[in-house]
Amino acid sequence: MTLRVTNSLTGEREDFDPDEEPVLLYYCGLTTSDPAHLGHARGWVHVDVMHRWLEELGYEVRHVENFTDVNEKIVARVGESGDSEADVARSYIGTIIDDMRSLNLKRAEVYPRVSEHIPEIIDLVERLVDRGYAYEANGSVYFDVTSFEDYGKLSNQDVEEMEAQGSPDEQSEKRNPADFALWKADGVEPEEIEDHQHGGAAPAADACKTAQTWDSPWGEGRPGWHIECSAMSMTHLDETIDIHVGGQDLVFPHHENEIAQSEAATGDTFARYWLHVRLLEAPDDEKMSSSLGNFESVAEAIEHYGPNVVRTFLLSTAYHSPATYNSETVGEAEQRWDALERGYERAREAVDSIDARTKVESESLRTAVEDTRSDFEDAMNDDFNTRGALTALRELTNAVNAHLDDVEEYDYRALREAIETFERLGGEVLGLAFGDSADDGDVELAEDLVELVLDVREQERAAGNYDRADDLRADLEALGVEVQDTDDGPEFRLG
RNA sequence: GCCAGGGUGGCAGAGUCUGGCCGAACGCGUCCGCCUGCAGAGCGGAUCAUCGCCGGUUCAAAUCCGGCCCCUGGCUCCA
Repeated sequence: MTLRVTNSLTGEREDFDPDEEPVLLYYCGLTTSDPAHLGHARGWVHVDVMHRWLEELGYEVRHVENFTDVNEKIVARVGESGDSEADVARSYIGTIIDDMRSLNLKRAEVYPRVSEHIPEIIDLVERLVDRGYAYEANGSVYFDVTSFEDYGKLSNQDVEEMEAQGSPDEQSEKRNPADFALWKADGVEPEEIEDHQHGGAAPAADACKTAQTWDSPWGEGRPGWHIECSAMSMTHLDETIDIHVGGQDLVFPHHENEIAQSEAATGDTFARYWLHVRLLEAPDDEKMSSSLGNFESVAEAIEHYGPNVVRTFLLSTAYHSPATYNSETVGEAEQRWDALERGYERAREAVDSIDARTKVESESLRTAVEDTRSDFEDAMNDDFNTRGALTALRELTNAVNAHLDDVEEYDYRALREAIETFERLGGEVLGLAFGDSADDGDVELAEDLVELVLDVREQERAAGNYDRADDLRADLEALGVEVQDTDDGPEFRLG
């Protein structure tokens, strides 16, 4: 079975058939004007898993993800987290990269920045002017939408009916209301950023003085929003790439404009498959965060739930399907991850406890391992159905638990296969960190201390002092240590 | 208004492209039993779905066709 993906360009599920290797993948990254929130993480994690699955299928992947570090919204933050547009952008890029690391994202090959690609952008704009697709007006350059026949093919928009893009000043300079800016004359005006400013920001007029401008054939100015992705995609990948991914909110105008300017410039297809990640939704009746609308920042979410629960939550719905963020949906993800991890740990402990030469064979466990692998593969090949992939792993934990509970003697080989399946599919492909908790010194010390408390508790239990024992258990739980009494004595997990 | 995507059990959410294995998956919840000092975890079992509405095609429809209703997102900076 081959990989099939839903291509927004056609609206159809198509066989994925890259031109040649490596597979060229571009993800429209963030504007670095705010900390990343869970909605951004949804995009990241899904692209990450797409990347990982392509590699699992044997493809080599070249993955590029940009940072938009030149933007009015960044200028609006001057004074809050830096003294200039460039400062603010740099500081957010730093926190965003930290967030990506803590989410266990695989690194892209390149994280290009707009500010470092001005020459390429200017070249591209010149090319469009030369070819008659763009025109200059008062030091700005606009793309002439009517000159590109396919304009609107991604978003199914009708140029005639479209609302005008851009500021009133821009409107008067444009030939058609739907034309969009490739290059904008001069710097940033105070009124362009006032709406975006928070407390702590510098006065708009001062902030605007820090906005970067560059010399161009049309005079001092700044690149328009859309041109950057075309320029960076072509620079770091190729004029035609395989997969372009972004949030669904970018379909129009951003991606539509990218296609127009790129294909007008090269005369060739810009991206063969367009995949759009549906936006995470939050119910308005449930405030999850004070700072960022209804979403927690990535850092807060990781602090609360840990990276594995966050990933499990985001992968619990396919990238394409609606997903809601609230306490129930996250709670379900939490349980799902806990169950997977417990199943994995039980399998490991069982394997360690038995002789590798054991001849016991469990037909049901072996079948379950095989089913998990093929169900997982089918799900991922079906337009990256990560929900289905998670379900397949869950069925494996069910089979492991049943085997361990029902049988006197364990099937060593099947358990090893189960462990390998968790690690490869859950770990390598879904990016969940199985059995990762005990690899630093602090954790070891914590574990030793918990053992000590549990020894005391066992003594209290032996003496019949159950109230004391329960208090200790409750105290540990308050610290995030989950205690379970078993036939072999107490066991615990650090939360 | 226009564009896109949805409406499946108490919740959440696969399945719809490629009609029959769907008498509808996994999970959560609820109930019973095992285990247990208790709890949790786990195991065994049970409970819970006229698949938005109406009509059509078919031997057969959650799945295909037509009409209607409702929801979400986008159309302005946004992953």
